[in-house]
Amino acid sequence: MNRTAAEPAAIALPRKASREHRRQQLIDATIESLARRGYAQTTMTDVAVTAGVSHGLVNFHFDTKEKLLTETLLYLAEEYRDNWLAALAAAPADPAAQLDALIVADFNERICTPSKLVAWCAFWAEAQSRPIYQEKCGANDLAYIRNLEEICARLVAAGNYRHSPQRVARVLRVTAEGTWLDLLSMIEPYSRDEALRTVYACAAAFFPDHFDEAGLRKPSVDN
Amino acid sequence: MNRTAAEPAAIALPRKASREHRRQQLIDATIESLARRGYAQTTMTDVAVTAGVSHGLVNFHFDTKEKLLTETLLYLAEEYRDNWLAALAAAPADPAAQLDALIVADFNERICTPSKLVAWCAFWAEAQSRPIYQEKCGANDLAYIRNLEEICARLVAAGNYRHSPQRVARVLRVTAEGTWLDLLSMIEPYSRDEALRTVYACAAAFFPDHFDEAGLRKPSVDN
Amino acid sequence: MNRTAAEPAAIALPRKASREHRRQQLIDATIESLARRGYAQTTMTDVAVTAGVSHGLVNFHFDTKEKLLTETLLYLAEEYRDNWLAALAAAPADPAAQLDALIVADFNERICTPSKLVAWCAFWAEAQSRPIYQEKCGANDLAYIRNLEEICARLVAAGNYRHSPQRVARVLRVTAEGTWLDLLSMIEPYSRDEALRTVYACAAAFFPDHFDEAGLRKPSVDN
Amino acid sequence: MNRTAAEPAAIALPRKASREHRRQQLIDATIESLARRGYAQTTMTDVAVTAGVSHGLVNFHFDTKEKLLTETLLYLAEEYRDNWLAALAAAPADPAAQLDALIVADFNERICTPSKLVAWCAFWAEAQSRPIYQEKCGANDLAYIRNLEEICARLVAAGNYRHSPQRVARVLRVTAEGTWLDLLSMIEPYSRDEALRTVYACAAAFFPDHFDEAGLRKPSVDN
DNA sequence: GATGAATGAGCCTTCATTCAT
DNA sequence: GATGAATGAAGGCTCATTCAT
Repeated sequence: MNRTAAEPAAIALPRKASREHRRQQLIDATIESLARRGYAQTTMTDVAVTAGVSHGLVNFHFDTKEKLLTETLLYLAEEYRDNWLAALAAAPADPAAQLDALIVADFNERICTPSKLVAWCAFWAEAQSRPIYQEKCGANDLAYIRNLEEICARLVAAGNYRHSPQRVARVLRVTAEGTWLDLLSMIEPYSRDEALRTVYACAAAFFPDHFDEAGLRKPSVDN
Repeated sequence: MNRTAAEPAAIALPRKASREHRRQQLIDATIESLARRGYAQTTMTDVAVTAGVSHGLVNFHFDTKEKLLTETLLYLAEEYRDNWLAALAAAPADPAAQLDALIVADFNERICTPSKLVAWCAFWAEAQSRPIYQEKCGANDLAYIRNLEEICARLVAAGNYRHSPQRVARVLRVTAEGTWLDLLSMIEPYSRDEALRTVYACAAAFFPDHFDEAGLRKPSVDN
Repeated sequence: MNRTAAEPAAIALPRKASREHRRQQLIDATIESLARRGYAQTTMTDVAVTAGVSHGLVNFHFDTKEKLLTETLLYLAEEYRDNWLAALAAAPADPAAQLDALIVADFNERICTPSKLVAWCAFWAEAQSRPIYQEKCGANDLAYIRNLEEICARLVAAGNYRHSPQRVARVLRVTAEGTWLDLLSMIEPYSRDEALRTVYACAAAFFPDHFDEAGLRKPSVDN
Repeated sequence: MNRTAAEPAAIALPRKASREHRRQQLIDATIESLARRGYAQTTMTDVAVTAGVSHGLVNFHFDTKEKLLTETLLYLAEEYRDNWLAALAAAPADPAAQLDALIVADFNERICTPSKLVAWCAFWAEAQSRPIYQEKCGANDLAYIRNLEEICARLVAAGNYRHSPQRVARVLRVTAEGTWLDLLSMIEPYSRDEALRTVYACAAAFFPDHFDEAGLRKPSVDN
């Protein structure tokens, strides 16, 4: 097994940690398998082989396939939420910087990997995972939307723009989502950097005083 | 949809027409099943039952499940292309009207149905359908992008805007795509009309002289 | 029925003859399909395609697959019996000439074709065809054996050989059968002529006064 | 193959040994099913039921039906070869004894069972199994033929016979094969003993100094 | 904890058979 | 006579799940 970084400490890790490590390993393998073979073709054996363990072990840790998939979806959702929450927390308080932080967060190299994009798409497409997602993560998304709308409202107010904050927020959000989709359906996908500039172009169109295609305008005056 | 030639005779459909009719019926049932149960859970029996025929007949007309799904994807792609081509052809020649036509076409009531949106998403997510799609429909999408870029370039030139036409085109495109995705992942999806206004808001941000959130500005200056 | 002689008269043939012609055509196609794809893989559609007719027609003429296969087996059996009966009738009355006639008959170019050899073997191997064969053709085979034994008895008596006629008859018979099998399982099958010489070698071993490896000795003295 | 190390412990067969045991059990069941129902009617479920296991297990061990049948054919071929090789090795060096050993080996009670005869015939008849057999076992058969020819050549030389060794060898070989076929197509099949005497009769016809219908002559002159 | 043999439900597919035209 | 759409039983195969070791 060459998943090595954690290995040296392996001995000292009590059972509980080892258990979490195994679970994460299997969730990672699930994401990879979803990306490589699609939802329909992802089998327990696949996941086990990808993770380099015996196929019985997957059931030992997740009981059923459904639970494995649900846990994987929740992991992605949680990672996504933690990511933008941390980005917001780390950014300055002014709305432009906060919006910038949200945009950049979406194209973070830990979040925006080809495998994870495909995995997300697989879950969106699968009828049975939508209600689960809504139930467990609907609140997250709502919080995200409220945050974004609030930020947009402050920017609109600050800049004397005439847009509806809700609608601007939605345009920015779907632009990011649509760009994700674009990244995985293009024959020759562009870079994360180019993706980022695409969303910035949208932000710049709405808030030309605060953004241009390169991102947040440096001599940001207001707030 | 150009499956109309035989319609006048409607009552006495001969075998040949009946054959095409059956195939279309089965493709429709496939889209419905994809939407209702997802890609992974869509079975041949499902499709057959939805279409109200025996499962053997599906194989009689499509040989394998894979071919049925491929034909369904191609049908959606063809319908989509025919839709925007027709919209462009019917619109006045000025770029704003052409852009308006493209935007409206995407939220056409024949194209933008819940079932078809989910079906598209299912195909995007499915690893094995992507290469097929690229091979058979990549050219369509490229043509769409070229058209949109050309229209944006003319608008940018006409309005003394400073945007990069390629990037504006991409923002508009991914906004429409992202809105589609939004329509199917929201708990309480908004109306097609609201979706349309969202994309118009984006167009208005880039081309305020030609668009507002209600759509194409009536007292269109140029042309 | 030799499929070519009848063609010119085709028009004049009443329905009855046409019917027989079709049936024979389908039986021929069945033999070919058995040889090409094996018993297990021979389908009604196969037979129809081989015969160049629609697949519904096979059922029209033979009702069920089982009947088609049975009729094919009976056809082969009848053709085989007619062949050796005719050979015996055409041969001189002395036992050596009669034995010679039987041997030659087995490697007749109409009987001993690759397709028919495989078809025979397919029927032998198929559990369900054995009882049918026994019931309908057991008598033929018994008659063949009795004839052969009688001929051998006369040759043994005439030549002062000390063999058991029954056993000689069986050796000659299984040698011919084994040679058939050999013809179809060899990588590079030998010619019908070489096959014939093999059986003659066996006959010569038992009846050196009457046979050599080239066949019946010409200056045959006795009878 | 290291499946032997564990043998001493026989009672507590570890997993590895159990695996081989299962495979053999399933191959035996396949032979039985081929004999009972024929190639075309042999189903995976049949084999599983015969072996007393679930049908899923057959696929677990052999992946596909095709592989199961191929492995079965190879097993029969290997068993057949091992049988005559062992017989030759155990027999005295003189050619008559060697020929006797080969003949007896063919009617060995482990090789010449009704089930196995039918199974062989099923494979001969099946178009798709012939190339597989040729590829994997053609060399075995060639070795058998070469051995037999060599033995016949030595007998011919020793006894001043005038036969062609190749042809004698072939007659003896097809006589044995034909007798096998006879054993399974006769209404009232004769005993293995009577089958043996039939082949001895053939050997006696060619080599009267060494064989009679009872087998190898005891006062063997040469060697 | 971990493995892998074993089970059985369910799916895709084939194909004999029927039947309207 | 002939065609080909339509049916449905049955088979091969996959795979989630269980369980003895």
